[in-house]
Amino acid sequence: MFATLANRGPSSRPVGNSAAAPEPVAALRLPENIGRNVAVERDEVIFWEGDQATSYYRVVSGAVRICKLMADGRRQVADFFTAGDLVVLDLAQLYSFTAEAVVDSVVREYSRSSIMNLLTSDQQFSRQLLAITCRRLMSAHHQMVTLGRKTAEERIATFLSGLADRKPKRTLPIELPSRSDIADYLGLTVETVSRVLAKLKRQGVIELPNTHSVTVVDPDALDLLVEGAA
Amino acid sequence: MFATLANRGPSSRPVGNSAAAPEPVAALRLPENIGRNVAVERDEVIFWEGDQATSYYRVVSGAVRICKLMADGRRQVADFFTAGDLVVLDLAQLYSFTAEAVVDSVVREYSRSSIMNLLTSDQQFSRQLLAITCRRLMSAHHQMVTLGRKTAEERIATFLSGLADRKPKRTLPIELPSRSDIADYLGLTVETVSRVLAKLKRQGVIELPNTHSVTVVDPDALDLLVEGAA
DNA sequence: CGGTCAGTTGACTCTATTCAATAGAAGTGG
DNA sequence: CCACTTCTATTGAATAGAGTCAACTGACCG
Repeated sequence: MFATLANRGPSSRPVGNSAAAPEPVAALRLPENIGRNVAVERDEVIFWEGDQATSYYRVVSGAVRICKLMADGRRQVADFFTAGDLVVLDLAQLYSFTAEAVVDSVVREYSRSSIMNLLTSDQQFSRQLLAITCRRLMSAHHQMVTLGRKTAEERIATFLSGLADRKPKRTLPIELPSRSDIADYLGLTVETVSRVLAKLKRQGVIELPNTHSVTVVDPDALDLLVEGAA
Repeated sequence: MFATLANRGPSSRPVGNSAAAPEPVAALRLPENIGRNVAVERDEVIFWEGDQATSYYRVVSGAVRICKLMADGRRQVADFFTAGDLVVLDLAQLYSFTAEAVVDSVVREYSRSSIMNLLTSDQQFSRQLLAITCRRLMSAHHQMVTLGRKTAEERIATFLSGLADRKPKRTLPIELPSRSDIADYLGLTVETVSRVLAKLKRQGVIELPNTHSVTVVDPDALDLLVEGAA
């Protein structure tokens, strides 16, 4: 009646780490003639969870965080977006999260309808958007491991390692968001973030030239901590 | 130089809960003539994280979980799929997670190329897949709040409440996966899951006719626990 | 009926949180 | 440019919530 799964052996099965296959996604192409640039200040809300999703946004410069709030104020930062990223993760009628500027930023605002039109008229765009959304979903799954199964030290190491990967060289200085953004992204408190960073510094894994930047002194040591080298 | 954000007041700003806007997504339509059915036993692996992504699967009957493993065996269940769901969350060359049957199930296997062909030839399919992927991403963000910011009791309540929502009536009996699947989905241990379920039972919120089913006796009480009514 | 596996319960431990005090940055205005 | 305020980050001590380890119970299966 039914076939059985061909036992093509799990040839490799590289458990762990694997932030994601490298495969870089081409930058999303959008027509130049639509949208308008909007300047937003640090911590300014771009849109609120639950509001009508009338516009979508692309980060031109700076950075944007998306977050969810609980009734009593607990906050979870779901993702960060930087220059080039399109904040369309959800095509529903209402925004499913709040978007805020991490630093003074410029975003390009597109009407919902212009994006929807592109989606039907431009195959290229539509495929790219799917690829990008899949990519975001993969990284969301990755983040679930961090939130659900990692210790504080492993979370911080994972976070720093991920930021370092975006640099051409892993030991280049990294810009950090505020301690509370880091904490709310990693499911920790600011105190714990502070303590773990201090510890990593003491161990000679990182340096903290100032509170908003890190340099990874020992990338190999950092990578060991990502999955726990207690 | 730049426009400012129109201060269309955050009219509502319904903080918290909001699993997701209701907006039901139409079931994904796929041609009948492609793919082949495959029977898989409970706990059988359908594909491994890291293997070449040669096929995609749709759940015909039963249930499938996708999970990620850490090197030392820690496991995070990222999502569950049930009848009708397509397990294509990621169009990369390699699977980014392991898929396993939760119970004896039937899945329909599609070659990667047949899905890719549909993606270019069938606008309808491609839009639907985007919508579904966005939906999954929304629920991933929702899960991040659970994993990053909720207590054990809140996690269990959130989980049960979500399952109850899928039923036509919230007090209908619910099928549960194993304690360890629940634990690995919620970032807890089996012991904690067991203890919290026992507590909810003692409080008269739920009943446990047997280990693999729950009935929600008091849905309102359960909903209060979702965001913490300590 | 015995054996295995899943789930439950208890006692203890430990990690991260909480609360509190201090130190340091950054911004404001004279 | 410096005093003053405010906000952010750090550090310490005590606490609590979930984890660990271990023993026990009950289902299921040959």
